[in-house]
This record gives sequence, C-alpha cells and structure tokens, in this order.
Amino acid sequence: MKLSTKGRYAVMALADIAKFDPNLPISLRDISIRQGISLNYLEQIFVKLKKNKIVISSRGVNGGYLLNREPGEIKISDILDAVDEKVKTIGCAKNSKKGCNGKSVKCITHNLWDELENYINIFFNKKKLSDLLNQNNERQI
Amino acid sequence: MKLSTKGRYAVMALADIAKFDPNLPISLRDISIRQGISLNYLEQIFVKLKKNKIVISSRGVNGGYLLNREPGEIKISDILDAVDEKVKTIGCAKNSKKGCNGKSVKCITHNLWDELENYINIFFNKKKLSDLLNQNNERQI
DNA sequence: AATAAACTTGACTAAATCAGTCGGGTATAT
DNA sequence: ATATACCCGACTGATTTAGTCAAGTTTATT
Repeated sequence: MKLSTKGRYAVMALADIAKFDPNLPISLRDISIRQGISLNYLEQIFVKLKKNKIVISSRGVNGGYLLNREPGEIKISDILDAVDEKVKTIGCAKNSKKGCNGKSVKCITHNLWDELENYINIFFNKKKLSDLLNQNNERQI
Repeated sequence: MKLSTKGRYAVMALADIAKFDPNLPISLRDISIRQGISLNYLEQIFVKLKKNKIVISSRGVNGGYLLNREPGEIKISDILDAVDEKVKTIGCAKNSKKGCNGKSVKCITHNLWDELENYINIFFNKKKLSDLLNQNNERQI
C-alpha cells in the first residue's frame, strides 16, 4: 500500500503556494523548479485542483494559481479527493448486496478494512494545509 | 492508495484457518474454495507466511497449514509484513542524508507522510487476528 | 508398495496503473 | 505584438498486480 505521487505532489505544490502572499499568483513554472516536479505533470494535477475549486487560476503574464480558501480551511482530504487519490482498502463494493468474493455475504475481513479506511480518513480530515507551514523543527524547501 | 489483494488474501486465509481446531491442518484447497481465492496464488502467499513463521506446514495427505501462534498473538502487521505489504507513504529514503527531491533537505510534506505511516502502523499493530473472529454483528464466510 | 493428496518452487504473462512526456492550443499583462 | 502562463488531450515506457502454468517432493492411507 503506498501513496501515489499525484496526491503527494498536489499537497507539496499547494503548500508551496501557501507560503507566499495570498494575493500573489504563483506560476507552475516556479513551483516546478522549487519542488522538483515536472511542469507538464503539475499542469495535469492543477486541472483537477481547479475543477474542485481548491485553486483559482489567472492567465497570462504574471499569472498563476491562488488558493481559493485560507490554508487553515483546506483539509488534506480535500486535496487528495480532488486529484482522485482515494483511500480504498477493499475491492468489494461498499453498499452492494453482493459480497466481497461474489458470494452473498461479507468476507471475514470486511470490517477490518472498513475500519482502516475510516481511520485513515479521520487523519486526512483533521489535517489542514496550514499544519504543514510553520513546522520549525527542521529546515524545509 | 489502496491495499493489494496479497495482504487481504493473507489475512482472509489465516482467519479461515483460525476458525478451526488449532491442531487440524487446513489445506489450501479448502481455503481456496471457501474464500474464493485461486489455489496457485494462495500457494505463493503461504510460502511467505511460512518463511516468516506465521504458519507451519505439514505435507502429504491430510496435510495443510497450522497457525504457529494463537490468533491473539498474531498481529495484522505481522501478516502484512510477511507478504511484503508495506505501508509506504513516501518515496524518499527514510534516513538518508539526501532529501526527498534529490535536494539536500526534507520536502515540506515529509513530516505529514511520516506521521501517516506511523498512524497506520499503530492500527495494524493493535489489531490481532483474533479480533476478526467472533464479530457477531453480521454473518460472514 | 502404490496412490493420491498436499505442499514446494520457479518461470511466465496479460492487464492495469503510474508517472510522466509531447504537442498543440488560448488568454492576457506589458 | 509578444512572451508568459494556463489549458487540454493523446500517447508511452516502466512497473506492479494478480494471477497462471508446469514440474516437482513429501507423506498418510490403503
């Protein structure tokens, strides 16, 4: 089980934006250079972030992206949802009548993975983008 | 982020074994039928479970696998570790001097993923195989 | 001793996902 | 005008997943 780069990059990029003046559009080009993420890949990610109203774009010279809400109002789960980074612990449909193995009842481990999913979602719901800033324990990019 | 079937099947299969007499070897063939998992695939999984001393095998007719410890003594994390289902939230090396982007310092989200990893591991360390049995809230296979 | 059940081992593979790249747009501040 | 920056869809190589396939070896039972 591992996180894909898409979700990770999305959080990194947004944290990068959050470090600057809220009214200053940050270009993907700058983020790309600072965070070491391919520009083209960032574009893909930001299409989704924009669609989900996490960011606002402004085009043209000196354009870039702005956060649509304050960092304290943006949950990590909002970001991961936006880029389709779902926490999925089981293959079986959540509310279907059919069971996990195509059989008619739940598999023995069903509740375990359900619990885990909830547990992880609690984590991402609690954490805000603002929590990543001002961590003065170690120097960061 | 999702769990692979290997880890899920391993837990399912062991829970299946745990439901029977601790001294009765359970054949993979039976587990395969009951849990709807390919026999050949189960074999692969059990090689690892055996190597990691989660189960003991007995060959020949009426052979099969036994749990090496009581279900209350087998952590879910033991099982997942055995089948190489690691919880890996970040790509960057954990203790290397080099940072996450090949740069020299930690990326801004590093602590977040580290926290998540610990958080999930706590879950798997707390849960025992025995916790899956006797859940009488719903009928199970 | 023969047999069949069951574990053991290694090689192989189709399909899916990941992590991007590429190439062309369109809008806008200067 | 023009360069900067967002916008968008198609494509691709590498890796992982979720197995299959084939050929063993061991051992309880008849």
